[in-house]
Amino acid sequence: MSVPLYQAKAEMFRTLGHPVRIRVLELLQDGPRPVRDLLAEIDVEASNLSQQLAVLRRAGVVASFREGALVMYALGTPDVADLLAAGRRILGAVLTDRDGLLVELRAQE
Amino acid sequence: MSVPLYQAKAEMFRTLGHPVRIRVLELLQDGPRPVRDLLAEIDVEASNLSQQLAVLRRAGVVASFREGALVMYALGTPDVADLLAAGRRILGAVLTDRDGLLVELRAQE
DNA sequence: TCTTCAGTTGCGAAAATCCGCAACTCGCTC
DNA sequence: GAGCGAGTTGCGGATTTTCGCAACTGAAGA
Repeated sequence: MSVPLYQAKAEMFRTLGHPVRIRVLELLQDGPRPVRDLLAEIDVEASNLSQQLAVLRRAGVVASFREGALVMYALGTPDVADLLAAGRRILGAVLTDRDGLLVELRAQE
Repeated sequence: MSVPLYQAKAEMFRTLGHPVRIRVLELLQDGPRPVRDLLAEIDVEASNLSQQLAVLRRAGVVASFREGALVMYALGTPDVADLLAAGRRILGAVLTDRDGLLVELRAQE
């Protein structure tokens, strides 16, 4: 058995386990966006964002392509949105109320 | 904003981002189990398993309780199963066929 | 009580992540 | 073709994870 299945799953989840990467995915839910935009909304160094995008790209979670002078990013598959939604649901179930995050969560759903 | 929401989400995903922890959760999908059983099926040192269980416990993903001489573990919420299922789906979408994992995946669904 | 079995915790070393700085590549425009 | 704006890559250093060993706690039996 090459690369056990449960290890592949673990890598998939670990790929999402970073604040910047989560934000990127949430932004991409609304459709493709140029790095430019992501950078404007996320407040992180350009090189840092680029590295996080590379992680997502290597995992196949997002895809990138050029459009004129800009580089665009998009979700690799719409299923990603489902995963994020499932994550939100668990968070709701898990933090009964650790310091008010619940409110924010509800507002976003 | 205390602990931004996207950071909480990232931590949630990172919690699942470990082969042993994934296996534990998959085993717990079928109902509560004693550490004893998990240890028998996972092939990892007892202390290591205990540490991974602690990670899941701290995140609220699983809960533990004693039953006689044994310590039992169970999913903190059934929603966890949904998350795992969503992960499986993405994996299917993402690895078009990186070395045959797809077959295993299909068999398990 | 003294053991023993079931798990957990502490600790330290090895490995992996994270992140800023600097250098580089690639289109585009002048 | 020189310069520029948009991103990426390389490189360390700091931080975080991971994991085995050894010591410890707690319940149940002898």
